[in-house]
Amino acid sequence: MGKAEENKKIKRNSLLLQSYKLFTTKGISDTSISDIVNSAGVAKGTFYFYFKDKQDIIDHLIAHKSEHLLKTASERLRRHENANPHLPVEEKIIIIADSIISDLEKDPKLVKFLNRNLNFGFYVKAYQDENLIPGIPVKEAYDRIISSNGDVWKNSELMLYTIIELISSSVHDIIISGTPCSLTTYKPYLFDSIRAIVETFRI
Amino acid sequence: MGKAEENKKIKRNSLLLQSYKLFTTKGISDTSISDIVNSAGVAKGTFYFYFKDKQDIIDHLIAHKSEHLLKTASERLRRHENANPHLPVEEKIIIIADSIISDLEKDPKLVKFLNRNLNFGFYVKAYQDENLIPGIPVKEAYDRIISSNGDVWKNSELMLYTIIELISSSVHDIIISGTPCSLTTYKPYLFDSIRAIVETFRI
Amino acid sequence: MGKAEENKKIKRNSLLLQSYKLFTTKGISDTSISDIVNSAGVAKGTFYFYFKDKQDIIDHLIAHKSEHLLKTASERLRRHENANPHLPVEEKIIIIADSIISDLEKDPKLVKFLNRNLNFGFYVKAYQDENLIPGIPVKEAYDRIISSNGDVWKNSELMLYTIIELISSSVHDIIISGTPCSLTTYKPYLFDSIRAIVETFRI
Amino acid sequence: MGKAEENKKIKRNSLLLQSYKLFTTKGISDTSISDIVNSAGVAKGTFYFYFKDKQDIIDHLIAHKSEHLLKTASERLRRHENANPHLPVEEKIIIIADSIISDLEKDPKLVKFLNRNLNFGFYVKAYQDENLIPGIPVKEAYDRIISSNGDVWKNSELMLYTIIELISSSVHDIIISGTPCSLTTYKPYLFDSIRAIVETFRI
DNA sequence: AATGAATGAGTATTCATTCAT
DNA sequence: GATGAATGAATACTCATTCAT
Repeated sequence: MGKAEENKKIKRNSLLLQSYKLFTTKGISDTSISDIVNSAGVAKGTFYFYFKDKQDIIDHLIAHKSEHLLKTASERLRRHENANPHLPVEEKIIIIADSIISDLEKDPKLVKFLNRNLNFGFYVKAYQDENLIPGIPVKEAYDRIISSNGDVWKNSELMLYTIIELISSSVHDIIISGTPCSLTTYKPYLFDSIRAIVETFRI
Repeated sequence: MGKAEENKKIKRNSLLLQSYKLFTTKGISDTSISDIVNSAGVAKGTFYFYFKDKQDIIDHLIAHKSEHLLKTASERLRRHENANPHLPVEEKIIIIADSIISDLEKDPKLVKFLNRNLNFGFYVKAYQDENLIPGIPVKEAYDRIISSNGDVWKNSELMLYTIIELISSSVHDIIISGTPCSLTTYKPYLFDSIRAIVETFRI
Repeated sequence: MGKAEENKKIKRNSLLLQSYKLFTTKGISDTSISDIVNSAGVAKGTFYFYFKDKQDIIDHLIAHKSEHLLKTASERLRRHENANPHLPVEEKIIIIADSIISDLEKDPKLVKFLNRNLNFGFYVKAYQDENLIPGIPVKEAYDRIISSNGDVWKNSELMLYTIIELISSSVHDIIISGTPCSLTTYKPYLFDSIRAIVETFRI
Repeated sequence: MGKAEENKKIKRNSLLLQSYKLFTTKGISDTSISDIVNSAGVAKGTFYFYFKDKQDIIDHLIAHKSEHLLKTASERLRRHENANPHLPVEEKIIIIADSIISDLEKDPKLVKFLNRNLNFGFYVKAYQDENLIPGIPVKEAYDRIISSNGDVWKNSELMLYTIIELISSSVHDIIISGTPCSLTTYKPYLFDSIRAIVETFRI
């Protein structure tokens, strides 16, 4: 990488880092492009050289943050699978969910930022577009999980949809509002519900 | 009602009606107070005479629209109960869900407007505050439904939370994005999931 | 006084009382006519029946408050004169100044309200117009004081002007800002300055 | 200075000049930011690029105008001191006062604009903050003047306070209202009063 | 004498975006 | 690649005043 190209990376990364800081502390709509370039120490025009507009930098941040969550979850699942080669599908799903939920619980600012963006729609994009989250073949991973034990499903896509919608919605509201109970209290009920949902989709 | 008071109602209703039209066609943030008063044919100050600010008129619209959905659902449940006095709890819940979902399906603009406002948080407010939705004693209704057949529950509040979060999130995304399938296709899976969730909460 | 006329007085007095409360707590420009009529418990139109506009009610309040300050000062001077029939002119002036300053010191809100209105311009109006402050013949009182001991003056009007401007300006700033010292500390210097000024005007 | 930087100065100066013109003809509160940018021939946003808000441009104008008054007064005093090395303190003070008063008399609009801002509070700020009025070390100048002849004072700060309050208040009212006499008529009395005040503070 | 609904002109301020340098 | 001065449309909200009842 040449020195110029390196410098370019530095400015871009500074914009990403500072905008994330501002979005999570002041809120997205209360953060202006001016705020971002001031924090990043670059000129206004520079922002528009690297990103189309505010939504563009937001999309990049979402992809980047989600990638991290999924990679961690994926690694944790692999470790569980190594220790226990015959995990039922529902337990694998719960391991992934638990990984993501635990990471989010430690970082409420990230929850607030991802807001409602971390829903099924996002996974569909990731599912279809292998380049959205580089290095994470979401489709293959999911297909591998649900067919690992020779199970057959009524509608595996709608099963995933149902589970993701339930998790994303309930966990988001609990972390953001703190009601109707703590995440620790809710988790057993949530995981039991997931197991029950998986069961209804099994043929 | 005197002529003045009648006139007053007319202006207020005109503001509510026109703002709803604009919110659902142009979007909330793309609708300015100026747009609203122009459509309603009143002066700017008049808006602020009847409503505190933009959020205030939005809140009134949400409450009004939700009230209608719940009233209709409540009536439909009553008719079912009359025809079949021994309905299981899960079927009662599904009747209510089905009523609301069907109404929303006919009115995607309403879904878009209610956005994520029609979630558990809203029902909690309605649950606690009898005056939020006048004439709908949400708490009593829910308590009556879940205890109607002598059932006992692990945690009835978290059961309601889980069901509402699942329904609101999945139905919202399907109606808004049309993916991953139609509401008609999804309903059976959704209702089976609800039945399974209720079962996990039964002692 | 008939019952109707009594009622009229009540509303008017309520407007005066509440507007003074609001002016001194929220500040004049931050107090709207709406605030006043809400506090007074009357309709907006009623305000405009009793007062021309905001400035009109402010003028009435200034006159009323000043009248009280001057009446008290006048009575105190009379008591001193009774006890000591041969008071020099400068001491009489200082007695009046001290009375007003002491009253103002106890009521900083009044100082803030009177702001810069309690200056020479106001006394000139009172001096010329016997009806501005009913019952206080300012001109006669001043003429009586300065000629009481057979003194003759270079220019008695400019003497009064100089003294009033010095007192009103310095006392206002000290009470409002608390700088450069307390009123107690400043008084001896102020009174010595007044004595010195009077001396320069004596022929 | 580059062309861009020059252009920048031009816009800023245009805003300062035009806002001063408008403030002194229409009054401060009757001059809107729109008025200012229209007169200056720049866009609205440009105003907020150079100044924080209306008060900010007012503060800049006050500092700028005061600086000019003080610089002129300072130069005149120096000339007098050169001609007469043993001027008494009171005469030095009167020379400064006379300089400022004469300048203000020629420019009643400036008096109206400076309003009550040119009082002791302002000089205290300038006294403490050497950067408020660049190039005018107010504190040093005053200290030099009052100690030049080996005089000792009861309280030199309160002496300055008393004199400034008297001058600013009386001169302001005469220039603005024209009463109770002309400035020419008043000056001898004012200067005699100042001399008398200085005398009372001398130990 | 009193009401209070209705007015609408008016104001400060923000901010994404551009483009000449 | 980078700058940052300049833009100007857009917006929410206020409030003194009126007048039909």
